[in-house]
Amino acid sequence: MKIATWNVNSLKVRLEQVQNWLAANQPDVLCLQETKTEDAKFPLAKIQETGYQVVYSGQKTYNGVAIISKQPATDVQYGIPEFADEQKRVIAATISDVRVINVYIPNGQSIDSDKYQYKLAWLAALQSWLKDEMRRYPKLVLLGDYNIAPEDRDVHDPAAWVGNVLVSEPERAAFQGLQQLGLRDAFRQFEQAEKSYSWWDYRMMGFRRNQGLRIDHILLSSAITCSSCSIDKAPRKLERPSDHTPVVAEVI
DNA sequence: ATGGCTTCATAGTGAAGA
Repeated sequence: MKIATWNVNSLKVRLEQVQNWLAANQPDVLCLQETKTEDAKFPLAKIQETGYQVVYSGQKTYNGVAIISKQPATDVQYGIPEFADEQKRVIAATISDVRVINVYIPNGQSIDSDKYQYKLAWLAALQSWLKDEMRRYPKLVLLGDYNIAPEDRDVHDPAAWVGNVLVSEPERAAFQGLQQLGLRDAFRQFEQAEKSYSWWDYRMMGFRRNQGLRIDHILLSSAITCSSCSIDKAPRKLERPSDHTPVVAEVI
Protein backbone atom coordinates (compact mmCIF):
# COMPACT_ATOMS: atom_id res chain seq x y z
CA MET A 1 0.00 0.00 0.00
CA LYS A 2 1.38 3.37 -1.04
CA ILE A 3 0.20 5.97 1.46
CA ALA A 4 0.91 9.69 1.42
CA THR A 5 0.23 12.92 3.32
CA TRP A 6 0.09 16.43 1.87
CA ASN A 7 -0.94 19.73 3.41
CA VAL A 8 -2.32 21.41 0.29
CA ASN A 9 -3.05 24.86 1.82
CA SER A 10 -6.44 25.21 0.08
CA LEU A 11 -7.83 22.38 -2.02
CA LYS A 12 -9.60 24.92 -4.20
CA VAL A 13 -6.31 26.48 -5.24
CA ARG A 14 -4.43 23.18 -5.48
CA LEU A 15 -7.14 20.88 -6.95
CA GLU A 16 -5.43 20.47 -10.30
CA GLN A 17 -2.11 19.75 -8.58
CA VAL A 18 -3.79 17.07 -6.46
CA GLN A 19 -5.42 15.49 -9.51
CA ASN A 20 -2.12 15.47 -11.38
CA TRP A 21 -0.25 14.07 -8.39
CA LEU A 22 -2.77 11.23 -8.01
CA ALA A 23 -2.50 10.38 -11.71
CA ALA A 24 1.29 10.46 -11.71
CA ASN A 25 1.92 8.67 -8.40
CA GLN A 26 -1.06 6.30 -8.09
CA PRO A 27 -1.06 6.16 -4.28
CA ASP A 28 -3.52 3.82 -2.56
CA VAL A 29 -4.19 6.51 0.01
CA LEU A 30 -3.59 10.27 0.00
CA CYS A 31 -4.38 12.23 3.17
CA LEU A 32 -4.88 15.97 2.77
CA GLN A 33 -4.78 18.75 5.33
CA GLU A 34 -5.80 22.41 5.16
CA THR A 35 -8.43 21.81 2.50
CA LYS A 36 -10.06 25.06 3.72
CA THR A 37 -13.29 23.85 2.14
CA GLU A 38 -16.67 23.35 3.76
CA ASP A 39 -18.20 19.95 3.04
CA ALA A 40 -21.00 21.36 0.87
CA LYS A 41 -18.38 22.82 -1.47
CA PHE A 42 -16.00 19.85 -1.51
CA PRO A 43 -14.97 18.99 -5.11
CA LEU A 44 -16.27 15.43 -4.79
CA ALA A 45 -16.89 14.82 -8.50
CA LYS A 46 -13.46 16.20 -9.45
CA ILE A 47 -11.78 13.70 -7.14
CA GLN A 48 -14.00 10.83 -8.28
CA GLU A 49 -13.11 11.64 -11.90
CA THR A 50 -9.56 10.60 -11.07
CA GLY A 51 -10.79 7.11 -10.15
CA TYR A 52 -10.56 7.68 -6.40
CA GLN A 53 -12.98 7.70 -3.49
CA VAL A 54 -12.84 10.31 -0.78
CA VAL A 55 -14.13 11.09 2.70
CA TYR A 56 -13.72 14.55 4.18
CA SER A 57 -14.38 16.88 7.06
CA GLY A 58 -13.97 20.56 6.40
CA GLN A 59 -14.96 24.10 7.26
CA LYS A 60 -14.76 27.57 5.77
CA THR A 61 -11.41 29.39 5.72
CA TYR A 62 -9.32 27.16 7.99
CA ASN A 63 -8.35 23.54 8.65
CA GLY A 64 -10.15 20.72 6.84
CA VAL A 65 -8.96 17.14 6.20
CA ALA A 66 -9.70 14.46 3.62
CA ILE A 67 -8.76 10.85 2.88
CA ILE A 68 -8.58 9.97 -0.81
CA SER A 69 -8.32 6.25 -1.52
CA LYS A 70 -8.62 3.61 -4.22
CA GLN A 71 -10.42 1.20 -1.90
CA PRO A 72 -13.46 2.32 0.10
CA ALA A 73 -13.03 3.93 3.51
CA THR A 74 -15.06 2.27 6.28
CA ASP A 75 -15.72 3.07 9.95
CA VAL A 76 -15.08 6.75 9.33
CA GLN A 77 -14.37 8.75 12.47
CA TYR A 78 -14.55 12.57 12.52
CA GLY A 79 -12.53 14.35 15.16
CA ILE A 80 -11.02 12.94 18.34
CA PRO A 81 -13.71 11.11 20.35
CA GLU A 82 -14.70 12.86 23.56
CA PHE A 83 -12.60 15.91 22.67
CA ALA A 84 -14.86 18.82 21.81
CA ASP A 85 -13.26 20.78 18.97
CA GLU A 86 -14.88 23.16 16.49
CA GLN A 87 -11.85 22.87 14.25
CA LYS A 88 -11.89 20.15 11.60
CA ARG A 89 -8.50 18.58 12.10
CA VAL A 90 -9.01 14.81 12.20
CA ILE A 91 -10.53 12.16 9.98
CA ALA A 92 -9.88 8.45 10.44
CA ALA A 93 -10.99 5.45 8.43
CA THR A 94 -10.19 1.82 7.76
CA ILE A 95 -8.88 1.13 4.27
CA SER A 96 -8.25 -2.51 3.37
CA ASP A 97 -7.06 -3.75 6.78
CA VAL A 98 -5.23 -0.60 7.82
CA ARG A 99 -6.52 2.06 10.20
CA VAL A 100 -5.62 5.43 8.68
CA ILE A 101 -5.67 8.45 10.99
CA ASN A 102 -5.21 11.76 9.20
CA VAL A 103 -4.34 14.70 11.47
CA TYR A 104 -3.78 18.41 11.10
CA ILE A 105 -2.22 19.19 14.46
CA PRO A 106 -2.59 22.82 15.59
CA ASN A 107 0.22 25.24 14.82
CA GLY A 108 0.31 26.92 18.22
CA GLN A 109 1.27 30.35 16.86
CA SER A 110 3.66 31.26 19.71
CA ILE A 111 4.65 29.84 23.09
CA ASP A 112 2.78 32.56 25.01
CA SER A 113 -0.39 32.17 22.94
CA ASP A 114 -3.67 30.53 23.96
CA LYS A 115 -3.28 28.58 20.74
CA TYR A 116 -0.15 26.96 22.14
CA GLN A 117 -2.13 25.74 25.17
CA TYR A 118 -4.78 24.47 22.77
CA LYS A 119 -2.07 22.63 20.82
CA LEU A 120 -0.72 20.90 23.95
CA ALA A 121 -4.24 19.95 25.11
CA TRP A 122 -4.98 18.68 21.62
CA LEU A 123 -1.82 16.56 21.61
CA ALA A 124 -2.72 15.10 25.02
CA ALA A 125 -6.17 14.16 23.73
CA LEU A 126 -4.62 12.60 20.61
CA GLN A 127 -2.21 10.54 22.71
CA SER A 128 -5.02 9.31 24.95
CA TRP A 129 -7.21 8.36 21.98
CA LEU A 130 -4.35 6.63 20.13
CA LYS A 131 -3.67 4.42 23.11
CA ASP A 132 -7.18 2.93 22.69
CA GLU A 133 -7.14 3.05 18.93
CA MET A 134 -3.94 1.02 18.72
CA ARG A 135 -5.48 -1.74 20.80
CA ARG A 136 -8.49 -1.82 18.48
CA TYR A 137 -6.46 -1.62 15.28
CA PRO A 138 -3.04 -3.28 15.39
CA LYS A 139 -2.29 -2.10 11.84
CA LEU A 140 -2.42 1.66 12.19
CA VAL A 141 -0.93 4.65 10.36
CA LEU A 142 -0.98 8.09 11.97
CA LEU A 143 -0.05 10.68 9.38
CA GLY A 144 -0.45 14.31 8.54
CA ASP A 145 0.82 17.77 9.33
CA TYR A 146 2.10 17.48 12.89
CA ASN A 147 3.40 21.04 13.15
CA ILE A 148 6.29 19.56 15.14
CA ALA A 149 9.90 19.22 14.03
CA PRO A 150 10.91 16.23 16.19
CA GLU A 151 14.66 16.84 16.30
CA ASP A 152 17.17 19.58 15.52
CA ARG A 153 18.17 17.79 12.32
CA ASP A 154 14.59 18.46 11.12
CA VAL A 155 15.22 22.21 11.33
CA HIS A 156 17.29 24.24 8.84
CA ASP A 157 18.61 26.59 11.55
CA PRO A 158 18.02 25.12 15.02
CA ALA A 159 19.64 28.07 16.80
CA ALA A 160 17.26 30.52 15.13
CA TRP A 161 14.27 28.39 16.11
CA VAL A 162 15.08 27.92 19.82
CA GLY A 163 12.05 28.72 21.95
CA ASN A 164 9.72 28.78 18.97
CA VAL A 165 6.59 26.78 18.35
CA LEU A 166 7.12 23.59 16.31
CA VAL A 167 10.39 22.86 18.13
CA SER A 168 9.62 23.54 21.80
CA GLU A 169 10.39 20.85 24.37
CA PRO A 170 6.72 20.12 25.31
CA GLU A 171 5.80 19.65 21.65
CA ARG A 172 8.75 17.34 21.05
CA ALA A 173 7.84 15.44 24.23
CA ALA A 174 4.33 14.95 22.83
CA PHE A 175 5.80 13.58 19.61
CA GLN A 176 8.00 11.22 21.63
CA GLY A 177 4.91 10.22 23.61
CA LEU A 178 3.34 8.95 20.39
CA GLN A 179 6.53 7.01 19.66
CA GLN A 180 6.40 5.53 23.16
CA LEU A 181 2.97 4.13 22.33
CA GLY A 182 4.79 2.03 19.76
CA LEU A 183 4.51 4.24 16.70
CA ARG A 184 7.66 4.75 14.65
CA ASP A 185 8.61 7.50 12.24
CA ALA A 186 8.63 5.87 8.79
CA PHE A 187 11.00 8.50 7.39
CA ARG A 188 13.71 7.68 9.93
CA GLN A 189 13.51 3.94 9.24
CA PHE A 190 15.69 4.64 6.22
CA GLU A 191 18.85 6.50 5.36
CA GLN A 192 17.90 10.00 4.23
CA ALA A 193 19.68 12.99 2.82
CA GLU A 194 20.73 15.60 5.36
CA LYS A 195 18.56 18.70 5.46
CA SER A 196 15.42 16.86 4.40
CA TYR A 197 12.33 19.01 4.96
CA SER A 198 8.61 18.87 4.12
CA TRP A 199 7.75 22.58 4.53
CA TRP A 200 9.45 25.79 3.41
CA ASP A 201 8.37 29.35 4.15
CA TYR A 202 6.87 31.19 1.18
CA ARG A 203 8.94 34.21 2.20
CA MET A 204 12.65 34.81 1.78
CA MET A 205 12.95 32.24 -1.01
CA GLY A 206 12.78 29.56 1.67
CA PHE A 207 12.53 26.68 -0.77
CA ARG A 208 15.30 27.79 -3.11
CA ARG A 209 17.59 28.20 -0.11
CA ASN A 210 16.31 24.97 1.47
CA GLN A 211 15.38 26.80 4.65
CA GLY A 212 12.71 24.39 5.79
CA LEU A 213 11.35 22.15 8.50
CA ARG A 214 10.33 18.50 8.59
CA ILE A 215 6.90 18.72 10.20
CA ASP A 216 4.80 16.32 8.08
CA HIS A 217 5.12 12.75 9.29
CA ILE A 218 3.98 9.18 8.78
CA LEU A 219 3.98 7.12 12.00
CA LEU A 220 3.44 3.36 11.85
CA SER A 221 2.39 0.73 14.37
CA SER A 222 4.65 -2.29 14.83
CA ALA A 223 2.32 -4.59 12.85
CA ILE A 224 3.02 -2.53 9.72
CA THR A 225 6.05 -3.23 7.59
CA CYS A 226 7.48 -0.29 5.66
CA SER A 227 9.74 -0.72 2.62
CA SER A 228 10.34 2.94 1.79
CA CYS A 229 9.57 6.48 2.88
CA SER A 230 10.49 9.66 1.07
CA ILE A 231 9.62 13.31 0.61
CA ASP A 232 8.43 14.24 -2.88
CA LYS A 233 9.72 17.75 -3.55
CA ALA A 234 8.29 17.91 -7.07
CA PRO A 235 4.99 19.63 -6.16
CA ARG A 236 6.91 22.34 -4.23
CA LYS A 237 8.60 23.30 -7.51
CA LEU A 238 5.34 23.92 -9.39
CA GLU A 239 3.76 27.29 -10.11
CA ARG A 240 1.75 28.45 -7.09
CA PRO A 241 2.76 25.58 -4.80
CA SER A 242 1.55 24.69 -1.33
CA ASP A 243 4.19 25.55 1.26
CA HIS A 244 4.19 21.83 2.20
CA THR A 245 5.14 18.94 -0.07
CA PRO A 246 3.99 15.29 0.08
CA VAL A 247 5.56 12.59 2.24
CA VAL A 248 5.08 9.08 0.84
CA ALA A 249 5.53 5.61 2.36
CA GLU A 250 5.20 2.11 0.96
CA VAL A 251 3.72 -0.16 3.64
CA ILE A 252 2.27 -3.64 4.05
C1' DA B 1 14.55 45.01 10.51
C1' DT B 2 9.37 40.91 14.27
C1' DG B 3 9.12 42.07 8.05
C1' DG B 4 9.23 38.86 4.18
C1' DC B 5 4.55 35.40 1.18
C1' DT B 6 0.03 33.14 0.50
C1' DT B 7 -4.83 32.25 1.44
C1' DC B 8 -9.38 33.56 2.79
C1' DA B 9 -13.10 36.75 3.68
C1' DT B 10 -13.76 41.03 2.03
C1' DA B 11 -14.27 44.99 -0.75
C1' DG B 12 -9.97 48.08 3.35
C1' DT B 13 -7.16 45.53 5.30
C1' DG B 14 -6.56 41.89 8.74
C1' DA B 15 -5.93 37.20 10.55
C1' DA B 16 -3.45 33.11 10.31
C1' DG B 17 -0.14 30.06 8.91
C1' DA B 18 4.89 27.96 10.36
